[in-house]
Amino acid sequence: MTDQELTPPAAGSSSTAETRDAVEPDTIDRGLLEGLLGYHLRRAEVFAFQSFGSTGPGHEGISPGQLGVLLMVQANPGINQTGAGRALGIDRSTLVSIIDALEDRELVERTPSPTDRRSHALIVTAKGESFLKRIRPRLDAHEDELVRHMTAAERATLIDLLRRMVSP
Amino acid sequence: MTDQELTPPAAGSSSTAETRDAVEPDTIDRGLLEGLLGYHLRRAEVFAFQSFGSTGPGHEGISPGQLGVLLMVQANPGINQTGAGRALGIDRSTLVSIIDALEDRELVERTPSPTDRRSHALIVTAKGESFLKRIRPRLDAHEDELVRHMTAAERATLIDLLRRMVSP
DNA sequence: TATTGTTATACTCTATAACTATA
DNA sequence: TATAGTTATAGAGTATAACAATA
Repeated sequence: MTDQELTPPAAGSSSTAETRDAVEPDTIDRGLLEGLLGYHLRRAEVFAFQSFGSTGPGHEGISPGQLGVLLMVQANPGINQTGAGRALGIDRSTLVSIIDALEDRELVERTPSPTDRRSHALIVTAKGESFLKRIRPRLDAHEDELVRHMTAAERATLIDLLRRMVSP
Repeated sequence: MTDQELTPPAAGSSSTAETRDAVEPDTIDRGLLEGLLGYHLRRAEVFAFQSFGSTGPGHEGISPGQLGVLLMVQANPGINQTGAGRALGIDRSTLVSIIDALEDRELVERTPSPTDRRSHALIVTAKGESFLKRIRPRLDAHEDELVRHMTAAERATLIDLLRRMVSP
């Protein structure tokens, strides 16, 4: 299976290629990279990140990580920081500055937990809710841009495969 | 299309949920996130990055970005920095420190271009070639880990969809 | 004028280790 | 003892703007 997976496609490997004076864009050989899932994943992520900043919600001064936390808190009002981090797959230390930024903009609030004085119950403020409503068109446009070359079925397949990659 | 794409799946939206004292892992609702391609893409990328460091070539002290450049130069001996950056989709300024690191380890060498004194002709050294041979099993293991829940056909589909996302 | 490589700077993202307060 | 939040630190990724040397 391994061998099959890592065999580069059509392009033709040039492991025996000689040094050229110049390599024109059209004659670029991606070699092993072309067959590496990790490589394509990274490129897609970079593309999505840039789309988020131009077409997407980044226009409103929010980062992907901040939006993720905001949506997570919206769906789970009263969740604490450790819980949100676990659900998002990120360390609780990473969340601190994200929530700091969201709280500075008054989109999220740290309220005292009624049951555990160590933790904060996170909630989306009214301002946060209207912010989410306002950026929704940009979020939609961003998602549309990512799938501009795919059918709805292909988009669903892609999400399914990505989810399986992460699942235990 | 937009509406369809962003409709969250089964789980059931809790936009009307009331604040809870605690939110247990099992009762987490990912809300809108569950249907966002950008979200799943980011999680998959984080997973792949961590797999690269544990199972994968990261064990040999190389980063994903460095390996990408190394493989690109291997496939295109004599390519210059701007060309490599363009092929990899990253800015030429970003490449400088990556190539610095590879050159420090003597895996890649900046040789003078015979045709343009502004540019460097990049080549993989003998040490670089043997390094690539040596890490190959780890690279294979890493790729295998990413697709551990997929068939070979699904893996090919995933790569195809990711490539289409990035393509113009 | 335009391009190559470089530097400085800045902004994402992520984590680990150690600390305080509380359970 | 263990957990929640925080801080300090570090390292991965990315880009833009400006400069010197060269085309």
